[in-house]
Amino acid sequence: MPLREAKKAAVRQALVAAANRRFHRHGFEQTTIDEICADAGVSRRTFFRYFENKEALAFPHRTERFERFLALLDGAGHSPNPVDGLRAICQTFAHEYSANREAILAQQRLVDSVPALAAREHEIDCDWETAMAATFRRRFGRGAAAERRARLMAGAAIGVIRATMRYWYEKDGKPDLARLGQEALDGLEHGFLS
Amino acid sequence: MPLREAKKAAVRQALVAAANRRFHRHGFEQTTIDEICADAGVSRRTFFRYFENKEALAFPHRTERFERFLALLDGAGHSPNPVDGLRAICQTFAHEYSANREAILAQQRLVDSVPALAAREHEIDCDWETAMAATFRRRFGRGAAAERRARLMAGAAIGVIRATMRYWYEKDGKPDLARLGQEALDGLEHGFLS
DNA sequence: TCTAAAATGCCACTGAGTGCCAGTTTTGGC
DNA sequence: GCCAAAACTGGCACTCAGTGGCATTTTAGA
Repeated sequence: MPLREAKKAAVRQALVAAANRRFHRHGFEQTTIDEICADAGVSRRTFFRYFENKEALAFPHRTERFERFLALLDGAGHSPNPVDGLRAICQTFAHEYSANREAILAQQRLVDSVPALAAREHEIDCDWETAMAATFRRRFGRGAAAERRARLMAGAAIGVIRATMRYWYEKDGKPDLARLGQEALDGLEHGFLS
Repeated sequence: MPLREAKKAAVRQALVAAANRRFHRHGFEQTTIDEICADAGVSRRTFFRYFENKEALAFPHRTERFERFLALLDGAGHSPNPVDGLRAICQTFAHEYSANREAILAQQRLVDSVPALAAREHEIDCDWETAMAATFRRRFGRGAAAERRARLMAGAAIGVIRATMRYWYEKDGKPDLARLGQEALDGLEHGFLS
């Protein structure tokens, strides 16, 4: 890795680490960007060249996870039933989340306690929903009806995923996330009343 | 109406009106709270006694609509199939939205152009989802499985409703919103693939 | 009419986020 | 190794959202 790139990665990492320490110790709003900068040995002005805003610090894996999701979506394109693809992706992420349970729960407690962070999380959900809709559309073919069906399904999918995650968080990550995910997708596939 | 109450309503109305003018003319971020206050003839400090923040100005009907939704949810509690209740509620709101098409579209264009407003809209969706989940839970009975089913269904419901609204907005409010809503609920009831 | 409560205005303050520019560090060609 | 261009950084001054405190005005009700 070229020197310049390595330094940038180090600064980024230092900022995230400093932020996490302070966020978890004193809370998000109580932590000031100036303090984080001081800890990381960087100027305020520089901070805003690494992160759009304070909230972005709480989702350091945002783009990385999303790109992985895109790749999985792309790769899962063989079955005619798009839910099959989702089931596989669901397994993958369920394992990752279960493996990093403590870290994920801590992050989520933070997010849930700060409306501004919940808002950012929703932005992420929107990205995922849009990506799913695009994939489904490719399966469903042309036409306004197919387009609408793809979007409805993506909306419902992100809805049940969110609900499932919330449930899992609430139960302190004890339930089997992979199983919860499969049940959620059952509802998506066959409806919640039939 | 007592004088004090009437004055408060007038101030509130003046603030919303001034804000709407400026928001639509110059945009949300370009409009300063000071300007809105000046237009409405009120001090900055007073503004914050009427609205939590600048964003709240963009959703003046938030609590009123939500309370109406709660009442409808409560009233639609006879059929064993909770989707039937949703269908009725959907009709009601579809008619209201179609009747105020222009105003609603203008408001939505504003919301869509400002991330901070999209975030507030999501807060509203969360309120609605929670309310639906509570209603469904009453239908589905006790037990962790019923609880989970209620939440999944509420998540999916808000997901398809959001997707439907986005579609309708995108088509400039031309499609028959009531029909779109029924189709969305069909998917919710019977699944998107069976 | 008089008083307690409610509503308002004003001031000073913190903290997020931005524009600008000058100084430093890294890179790539020689 | 040297040098110029490009990238990165720091510091400063600024705008604006949002808050706390307190003095002043307005309303409600006896």
